[in-house]
Amino acid sequence: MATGRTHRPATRSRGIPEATVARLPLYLRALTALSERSVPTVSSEELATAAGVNSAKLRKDFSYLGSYGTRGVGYDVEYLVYQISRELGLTQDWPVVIVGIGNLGAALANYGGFASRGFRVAALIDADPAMAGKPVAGLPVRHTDELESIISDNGVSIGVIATPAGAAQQVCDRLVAAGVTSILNFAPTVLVVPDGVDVRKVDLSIELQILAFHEQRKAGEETVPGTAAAAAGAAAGSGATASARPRAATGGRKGPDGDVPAVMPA
Amino acid sequence: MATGRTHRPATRSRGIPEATVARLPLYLRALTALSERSVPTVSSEELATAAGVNSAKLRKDFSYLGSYGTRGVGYDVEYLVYQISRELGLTQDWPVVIVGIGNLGAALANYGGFASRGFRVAALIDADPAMAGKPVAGLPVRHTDELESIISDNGVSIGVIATPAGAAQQVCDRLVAAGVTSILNFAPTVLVVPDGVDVRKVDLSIELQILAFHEQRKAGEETVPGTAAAAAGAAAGSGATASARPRAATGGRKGPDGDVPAVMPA
DNA sequence: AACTGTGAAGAACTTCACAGCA
DNA sequence: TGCTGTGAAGTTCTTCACAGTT
Repeated sequence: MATGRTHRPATRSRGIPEATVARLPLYLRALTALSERSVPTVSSEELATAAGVNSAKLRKDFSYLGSYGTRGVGYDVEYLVYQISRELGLTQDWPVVIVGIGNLGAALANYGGFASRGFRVAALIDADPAMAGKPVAGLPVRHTDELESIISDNGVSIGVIATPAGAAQQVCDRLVAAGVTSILNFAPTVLVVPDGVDVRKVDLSIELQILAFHEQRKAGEETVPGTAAAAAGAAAGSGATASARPRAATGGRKGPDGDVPAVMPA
Repeated sequence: MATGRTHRPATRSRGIPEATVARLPLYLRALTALSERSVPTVSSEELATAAGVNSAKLRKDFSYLGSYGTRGVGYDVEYLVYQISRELGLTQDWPVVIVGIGNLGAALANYGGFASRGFRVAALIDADPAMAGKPVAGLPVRHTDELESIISDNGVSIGVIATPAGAAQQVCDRLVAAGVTSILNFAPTVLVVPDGVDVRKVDLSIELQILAFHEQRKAGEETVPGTAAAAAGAAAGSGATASARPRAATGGRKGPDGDVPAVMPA
């Protein structure tokens, strides 16, 4: 029986596309904002704009969850917040440990979004004995020696790695051996994990490099803004640089099955 | 004219797929490690393993850059490092400003990977007058009032936003007006920018929520590890939990055109 | 009349499998 | 012989466009 809950509603269930799953948190955030403003319903168009996607995509995404809207009207904000939260598993509280309490680890520990969104920082762990006991974000830092007991005592299944690259794989191995099955990796390394363990990574330098790639392209195509501009037929309108028709922040993308390490000093 | 360089090699050039661009930094990192160990050549298989992707994908990716390998042998490490660096625009030095010097901003400022990878922190900017002049990572924090002059004086085209969500859009607008055309956003907000400006975002809570989604699925399918396990026919092997055949850290994925806000307290 | 839900078309990405070259 | 480079097939994701519902 496990932790009860979620015995699929019979209709709909299997396989929500990964791309859709990755957008659900965005919708949830936009919906939460609407909810706080006591907005009762939204159309796919409005919500899509707030989330920065297009409405067809949003409707398609929601169609994988079920038929939660009302034709001619839109979606009930509160109801959708609940359904998406449930789908994401946020109706329960996930204890999380953060390993590596340097600048970044401390920043993550202080991140206010945890509690409000279904996560709870169960412990902060660092290998430096000098850190032990020191309070960070209201929690005493615990030493790495205690890692295994902390994981099992708190039933932690999600771990965040914010250590230097060199320590990441070792920390990862210990987390996994202790029972963690989901890891968010901020260290700039490819982690090797057993089947059944999920890893996601966040990597500053990779993101910057992707931006640099596009930045270089821009420079190559426009030369100096004002000089021989608009060479290759790329930009649709006129001036491409500053202020012009605003557009929902699209940003680049990230390949599926993607692999991206993370922030953190070497 | 312009900044010289990159006048496409005639052959190959237009349109490297986004998914490929997103992986180039991974390859580059793996190659750099090999280079430091003075390894002269690698096969697609070896490099792919190091980068955590499969070799067919890697070869296809490289094929968009040109034919830089030698059949029967592999790729010359140094040569590939150069080619990828050039493609990513890392043979030049990009000045970057970081706005919002809280815990996260400081962590980013201290990130060692900057200098080594084609980026240089030109300035740290914060709205708090009390921070002004305080040294962080060896640089004095400058006040937001100076934002515009800092951007133009240093020819900055890439900005990093690490402010609270509430300030992000405003900071973004100022950066863009001052000439920044690429933004890395760590604030949990969808930024609206003019055409021609790229935005990428990094968001802790979104990553955690995606992990929670999969974690929930695991719980639902395996119940308690050891009890009525392997219900729905998902896992191929046997036990899915801890230690078992290691696999290159795949991690989840991220939708193209994706939109993901970022870390930072509310 | 307004807006959702979705089949179908299209685009992007991945994987296969093998021809071709060193 | 060994490994790259790449057409072609397969898969996933996105967008279109409209039937269906309130």
